[in-house]
Amino acid sequence: MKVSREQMAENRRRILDVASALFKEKGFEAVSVAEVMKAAGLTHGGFYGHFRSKDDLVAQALGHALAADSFEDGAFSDFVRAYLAPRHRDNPGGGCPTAGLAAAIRHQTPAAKAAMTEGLRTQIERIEQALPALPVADKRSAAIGSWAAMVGAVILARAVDDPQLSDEVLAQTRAWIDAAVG
Amino acid sequence: MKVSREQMAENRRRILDVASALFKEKGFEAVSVAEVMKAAGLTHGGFYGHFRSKDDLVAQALGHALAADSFEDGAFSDFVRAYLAPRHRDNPGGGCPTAGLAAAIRHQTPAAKAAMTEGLRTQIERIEQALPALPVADKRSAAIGSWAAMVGAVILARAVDDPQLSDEVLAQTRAWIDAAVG
DNA sequence: ACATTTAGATGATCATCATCATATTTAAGC
DNA sequence: GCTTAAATATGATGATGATCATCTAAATGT
Repeated sequence: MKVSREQMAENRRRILDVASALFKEKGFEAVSVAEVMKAAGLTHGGFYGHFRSKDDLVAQALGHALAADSFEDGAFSDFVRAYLAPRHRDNPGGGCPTAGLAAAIRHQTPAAKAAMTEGLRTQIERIEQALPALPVADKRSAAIGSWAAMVGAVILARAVDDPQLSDEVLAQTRAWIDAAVG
Repeated sequence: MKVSREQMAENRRRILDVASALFKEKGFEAVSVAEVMKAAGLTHGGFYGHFRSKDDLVAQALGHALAADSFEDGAFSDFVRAYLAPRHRDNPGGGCPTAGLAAAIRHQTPAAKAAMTEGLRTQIERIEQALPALPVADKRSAAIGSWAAMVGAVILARAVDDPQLSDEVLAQTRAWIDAAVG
């Protein structure tokens, strides 16, 4: 049954929303096309009317997620606090696509890699701007270094089965960044 | 055809070696049991004589890789230099299992998570010991923060398709750690 | 209103595995 | 040496999942 243009556009948007959440939550491989469509309230058949392939969906969902993902231009330290929080660690599906998916990009298509590259570039620029006044040369290093630490910390915190150690990874990384960036 | 006890033990060791390299290189899901066995010079049939399941192999290969992985107790800065080097970034199969696999642990069995937890604990301790003299409280924070940054940087550097940006992520993260830890 | 597209539904198909059953060979224990 | 148990090899089995073919009904343009 055909639906209106807007309905179709909304369906497409919902597929991308749902897909990026599922991918972040369970990983690219563990999510089937049928599962995505079902979560979007549709059946698997219509999928190839929207996307050329699952790889195509992966690349587009990643771009979608990275575009949506931005921190409000508040203080950098607030962003760090929220990012390195148990709430974020415990909510991969609703959380940062970089923390959830960056490591899996290696096994994806060039289009997906391009989306991640673009997302990383943007994020580094955002952090540079949010950073307190620093010598320009140090600013870039601080932006890249602290972003790497944040992403790494969330990945490690999620990989560990001891809640105490997991909390500590988040808290100590925050302390480490605060000490360096103020 | 039956083989000697030692031969069997060596086969098992080879399976674990080969499996951890393949897992690091291609990810857990993308490597089949048959592929591991073939790379170890065997056929798929004997697999279940060595391991209860593929999940069991995953957990044991991870423990194997994390146990083998240690940096010589040289200067911390040398370790950082080698870790954040293009050579390491470009060799996931032979590289650090944490950088290669930590993000995928979330989707694995409790046994695999336990192995990663143990590995992280050990690695943090190692870094604490290798760290230049620092106030004790700052030492732990520096060990955790710099390890998170190293792991995150390698993951990001591998996720990106622009060699220039990738190199910069490694170099700037190194500069950032050097500045903080000396 | 009517004809024509076309979004989405239903139901194959085909490949890829993990795992299991069975056969074969040979090391180990007597 | 002979017997027996065990390590691998060979060859199913069954499930899952990406993709495709076809059908249906509603939207769009006239």
